[in-house]
Amino acid sequence: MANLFEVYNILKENYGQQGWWPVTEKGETIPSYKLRRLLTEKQILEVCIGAFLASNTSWDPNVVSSIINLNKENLINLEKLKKIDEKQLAKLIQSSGYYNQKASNIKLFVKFLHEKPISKLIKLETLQLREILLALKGVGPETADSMLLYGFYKPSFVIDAYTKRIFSRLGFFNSEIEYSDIQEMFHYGLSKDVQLFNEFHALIVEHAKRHCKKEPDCLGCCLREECEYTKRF
DNA sequence: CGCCAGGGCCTCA
DNA sequence: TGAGGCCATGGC
Repeated sequence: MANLFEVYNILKENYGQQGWWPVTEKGETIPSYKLRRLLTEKQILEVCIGAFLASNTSWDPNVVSSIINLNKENLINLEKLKKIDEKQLAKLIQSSGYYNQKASNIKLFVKFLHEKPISKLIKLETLQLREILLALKGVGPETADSMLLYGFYKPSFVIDAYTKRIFSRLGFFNSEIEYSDIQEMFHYGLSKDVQLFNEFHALIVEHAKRHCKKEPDCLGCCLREECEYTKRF
């Protein structure tokens, strides 16, 4: 069986650079690898809001449409988010689903940022910041890690249903494994490199969508040779 | 029409 | 701590 880095290289060879996280500025999306600097506070805020919106929801078009709505109203802004009525916010993010919960969670998040501004949060150690984010309503491990990695540029590997599916099929672990155990495996198996974590997770999502679906489409899968699951076919 | 998507919270045992 | 119900949209 291949090791993690070999899997990464195979995926990268096949799908190319992904350039997550899309940060929309005036309706455009900017691949983060082109920025070559830390995100601005506004961009970090947008990534965090996107992380709330993305939970159990299709990024495209559900979340994208919501973020465009927010940008149109110049709502990626703490003061404006603080002022906007929760019901109004819910309407703007309706396309993301669970909009009442998400609007409430985002409002609480904005309130939280008023006490602990992004400029201070970004200076914290990864694990310390992770604990703080996890204490927020609506922020579970995946959402926290998405914010850490794609917003704050902290090396915290994002584990999602796709990661669990792909790597259990490859034979790295069985599908009952916990989030923290999977993450530990990635943290020990790879160098703690933000750009590597960023690309790897994005490649995992791409691969899951193209081939490693719930009902796997193994024809043309670049990991066919490495995969235990494929052998059943 | 049912299933799925870049989950997480709450409740109950 | 684990299972189950709930939140809700849009694409296929």
